[in-house]
Amino acid sequence: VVESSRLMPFVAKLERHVALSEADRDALLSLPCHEVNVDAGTCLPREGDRAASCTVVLSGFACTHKLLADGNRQILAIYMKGDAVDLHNALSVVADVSVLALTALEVAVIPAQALQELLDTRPQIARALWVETLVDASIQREWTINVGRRDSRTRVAHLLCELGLRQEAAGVAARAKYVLPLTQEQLADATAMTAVHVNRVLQALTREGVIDRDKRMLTMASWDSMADVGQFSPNYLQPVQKGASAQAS
Amino acid sequence: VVESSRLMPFVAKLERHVALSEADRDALLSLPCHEVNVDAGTCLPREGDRAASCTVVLSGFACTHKLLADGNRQILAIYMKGDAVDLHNALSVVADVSVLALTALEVAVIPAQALQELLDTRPQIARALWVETLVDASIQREWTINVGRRDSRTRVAHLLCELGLRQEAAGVAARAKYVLPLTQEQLADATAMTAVHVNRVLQALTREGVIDRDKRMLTMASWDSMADVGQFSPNYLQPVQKGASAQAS
DNA sequence: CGGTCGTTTGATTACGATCAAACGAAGTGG
DNA sequence: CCACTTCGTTTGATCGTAATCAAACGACCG
Repeated sequence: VVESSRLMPFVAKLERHVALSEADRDALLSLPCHEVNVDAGTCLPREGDRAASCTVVLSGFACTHKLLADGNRQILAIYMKGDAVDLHNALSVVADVSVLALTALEVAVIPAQALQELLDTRPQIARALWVETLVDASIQREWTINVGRRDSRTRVAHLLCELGLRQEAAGVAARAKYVLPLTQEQLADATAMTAVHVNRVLQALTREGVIDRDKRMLTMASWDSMADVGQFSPNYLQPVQKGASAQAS
Repeated sequence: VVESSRLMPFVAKLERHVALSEADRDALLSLPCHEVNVDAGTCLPREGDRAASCTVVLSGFACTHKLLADGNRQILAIYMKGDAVDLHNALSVVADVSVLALTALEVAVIPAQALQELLDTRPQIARALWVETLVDASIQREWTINVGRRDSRTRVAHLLCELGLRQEAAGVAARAKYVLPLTQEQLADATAMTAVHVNRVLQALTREGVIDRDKRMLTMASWDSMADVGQFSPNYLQPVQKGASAQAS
């Protein structure tokens, strides 16, 4: 049994959605990988023609974003401990986005080929990774709804709820009290607003006592009231039905 | 060789992204399925505790959408010939969305379990289906950008470009001339606008000669000018790198 | 022939963007 | 240790895009 693997948080996250056999788990934990540190504000190198690899967050926060022709920027996803930022590389699928370290970041880099080899022999691992991309897709849908159909206040609150719940699930903070991994400008890029307006929304929420801010530390008066403001229902983060495909092979 | 299977368009789409062996292809084409017709404007039945199944569009157009508490609606994806609308069911993953027939619709319904059984024995099929969800995810990202960061004019034009290109790829129309499968109200729900404003944008585009409309028939003056207005670059629809995982097993 | 649905037109409103500038904290170099 | 820069946050004033409200119009259908 591989106990000390740096991939433990990643495998733990997979197992939240799909049951794995001992053998499958060990195969994942024994994957070759090397650790890399990235400074806050730095983009992860885009693989050109070099061998592709998959990147798993060990600590810190990252995001994917895209810069438009007119200079506008949209942050498309946020990643934290245990999240794979570029699982598509395992299938040679390209995502036309940049990966940015929001904070100081530790990542594990796995050669895509090593992952690919597991797919042929271990169908349950293939399922687990596929489910992972389905969860990401579910979150992406919710983001489309967020920027498309919610007003600024609800939008910001919704994102703050998601960040809280995901950090709690990842074991890095409590859902109702955590250090914001984004600047207000980055919050704006994630919610399709301007930094000025994000600031005003945060001030309004503070004034009304829904949240409390001390530097970057965010404390919600109560989770329920925050979820209410953000029209937040957590189903989309846990889209796996218990039973069925979750059997270990 | 199964030649007359109704799943042919679906398998053809899979093979646009991943190479399949004869055996894999036949296994897919021989999947048990039954055909269902759905009237325009009707929601596909949500599976409760019944056996889950996967739905493939044979003809017509469908979409997934979500209704918010305040009555607002967001269309999240549009499906056409060859598209699977609920591939997540193969892994017992739930998507908290409704599926709506935009036009009269023919679909093939495949028992999820039959698909699941293929995953264990045919890793290349698992890959192909996974890639399919990655393509959908790529489109979803683009939609987030569209509603988040583009102005109404660009937004509408971008959607019209996507619809054209995808219909051409699916072999149901030319990219620059097709029958709009959406009402203006539905276009509004897809682009996070109001029907009134969609109408004004369409009129403006018509006035400027970028598009021509006759009933629902849409004709672009030229694809390039339309792509220009919509800031449309088609990469996100074809995110698969040639080579690598595309080997037939 | 009324009835419904989708489209079109017009008038008004408002939410959030934009522009501009000041402020505080953290980091850097002289 | 103190100027000085930089980055993130905050405040204020104004503007503009698209929403909202309201109503008419055309096509299709029973």
